[in-house]
Amino acid sequence: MNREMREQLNDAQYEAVTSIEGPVLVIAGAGSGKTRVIDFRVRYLVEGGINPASILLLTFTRRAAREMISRAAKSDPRCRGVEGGTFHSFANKVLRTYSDCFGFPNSFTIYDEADAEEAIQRCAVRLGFYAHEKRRPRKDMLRKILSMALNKGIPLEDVLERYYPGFDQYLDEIQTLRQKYMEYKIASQCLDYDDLLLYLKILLENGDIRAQLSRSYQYVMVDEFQDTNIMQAAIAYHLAEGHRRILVVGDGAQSVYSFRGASHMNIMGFPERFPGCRIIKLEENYRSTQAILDVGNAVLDNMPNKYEKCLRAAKKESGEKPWLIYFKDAYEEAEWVAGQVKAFYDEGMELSHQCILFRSAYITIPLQTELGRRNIPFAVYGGLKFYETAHVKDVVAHLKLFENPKDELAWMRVLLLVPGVGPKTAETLLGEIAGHPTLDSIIGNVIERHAKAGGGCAKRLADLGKLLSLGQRATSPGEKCQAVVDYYHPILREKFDLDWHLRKNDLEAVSQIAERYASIRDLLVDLAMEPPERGVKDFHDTIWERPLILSTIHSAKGLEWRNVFLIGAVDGVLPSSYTTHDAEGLEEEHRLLYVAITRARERLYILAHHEGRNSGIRTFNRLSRFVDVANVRACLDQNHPFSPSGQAPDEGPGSGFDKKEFLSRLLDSFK
DNA sequence: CCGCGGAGTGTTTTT
DNA sequence: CACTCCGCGG
Repeated sequence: MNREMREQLNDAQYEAVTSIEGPVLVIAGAGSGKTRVIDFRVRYLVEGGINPASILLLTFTRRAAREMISRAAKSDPRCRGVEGGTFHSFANKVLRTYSDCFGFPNSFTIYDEADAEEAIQRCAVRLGFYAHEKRRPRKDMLRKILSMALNKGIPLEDVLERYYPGFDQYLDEIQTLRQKYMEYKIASQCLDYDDLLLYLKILLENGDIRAQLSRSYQYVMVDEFQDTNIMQAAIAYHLAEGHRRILVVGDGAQSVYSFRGASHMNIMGFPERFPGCRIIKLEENYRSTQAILDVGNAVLDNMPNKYEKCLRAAKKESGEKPWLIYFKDAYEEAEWVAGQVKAFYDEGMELSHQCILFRSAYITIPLQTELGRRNIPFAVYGGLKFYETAHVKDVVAHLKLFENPKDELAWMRVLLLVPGVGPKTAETLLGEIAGHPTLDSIIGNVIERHAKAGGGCAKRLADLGKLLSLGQRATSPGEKCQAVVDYYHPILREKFDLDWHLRKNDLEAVSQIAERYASIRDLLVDLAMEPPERGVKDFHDTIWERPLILSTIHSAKGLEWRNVFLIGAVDGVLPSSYTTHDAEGLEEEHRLLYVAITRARERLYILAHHEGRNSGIRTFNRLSRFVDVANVRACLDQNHPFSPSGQAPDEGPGSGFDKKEFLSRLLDSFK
């Protein structure tokens, strides 16, 4: 390592960068230079003559992987060749190569959550699950149950007992459903998100394949290890089992994905799994001012589970005390935030150096309106994805058929869009479709045959046949996509008579995006696993370039900004009212607040609004219980000169009253 | 058998 | 308030 690099690392970081032979566990507190460690380590390996393609960097988002690889590539272009991405995208890649092993063609398609729910619903209905009583777990619940059992690696029985008491009477039926759903996906040649991990894990349990893959990936690194689940850990362990060249980085205090089966036990268990591993702690914080860290430390102190405190500011100035401000309602809050962001901008701070954080996307609606009104460009990270909107899914369903004509769900969606075709006709057609191996034979023998037979939907079915056969032959993904969008146009107008032109823009965007891809397959994979963020608004009439980021705390993981505004620091939002009934869930919300605080480099604002609205009913919010604690308050400046009209939230009728909590207490009282 | 309209229900975080 | 489910009319 050259001297210049060495000087940019402290001793612990240096050790993490250069320990390349054995297993390494890096405990990296917030802002402790973890990204730098990975960046430098990649460079160190590549400069030491290691083949970049034999380095595997598994991160939480592909954005994070890209970021680290491109940093490393800046000083050494060979680093571009490093293999990096999420567990899911890595699994996708491997499974396409090895698809023969599990009897799939490499053209399989991927279900998103809504697809999975739909498929589960279809299976459940076929099994007669809803035949007798209607009030039974719904599709979303069923999917969550199946997913949790897999991701936590526990039997269904335990999931029902622990998380869904009351549903345990359905254990046998849900077990049958799980089997049926698995078979359904095999027949459709589709994998859901969980399958990507599951199939890869099973593949790796085979000695030969494990040996091949771990020969390909000689150096394994896993970022955000506290947010991996049992399946992901198993995959990483399998890959590294032979050579033991694995480095994992994590911080238990930042574990916020247990709803997805993540377990910080992976960190605790690592030293047992790899005896003799080196444990390195990065304790110096290079990101935030001491004043901000004080708040973070206070929050950490209040958690029932004690994490090792590793927040020591390396910065010399202690910085401005973070503010705690109450507003009357969400509109006043939004107005103030927008004004404040603009004021900082006018003083020379770029919009992209400021960020608005929140627990859930829906609370940003007033702010989005306000930013729009002031012509401040912004991009929203998290919340409803572009890809999940009905019209985009409609178009994508057609594209899926080009790739995988066995995807029954895609057929269903496509057929139901044809005017005159309803559930019954669609089912009949599906039955016939299943007997044909290729898209051409389906078009010829099913679609066109039915179109010729006449009936109300004949013409539209013929149109569909034409689209599918011509679209299939279109050369580029862009052309294919455009063909679908054109075909879909009249349907769009009928289906969304109010706002079809708005949605049309989205579809044009999909076509544009499609042009950048080499194949429909690549496009579909990216749409499912790295969906483009919902369109950054078009603001050509402004002078601003890089937009202000509005992000969920979850999506902000690993990122930092000079100014951070945490909005909606209110009970019921953070912590979310869904979690307030169990200690585990509450603690995760607590860590979420910690993550939000530690994103800030220079200034932090914790904002709350007094009046809320919950499904039209006016509620009175109380300050987040995690902030409303003496030691946290002591670190905050509560006398803001802007003096908004909001009163202290612990006054007023009905403050601290949580409708949901009340109802759950009411229900509990019957037990 | 399709599709429309009314009633009712439930509202997080992500690959 | 948006989405889903159910029942009725064409």
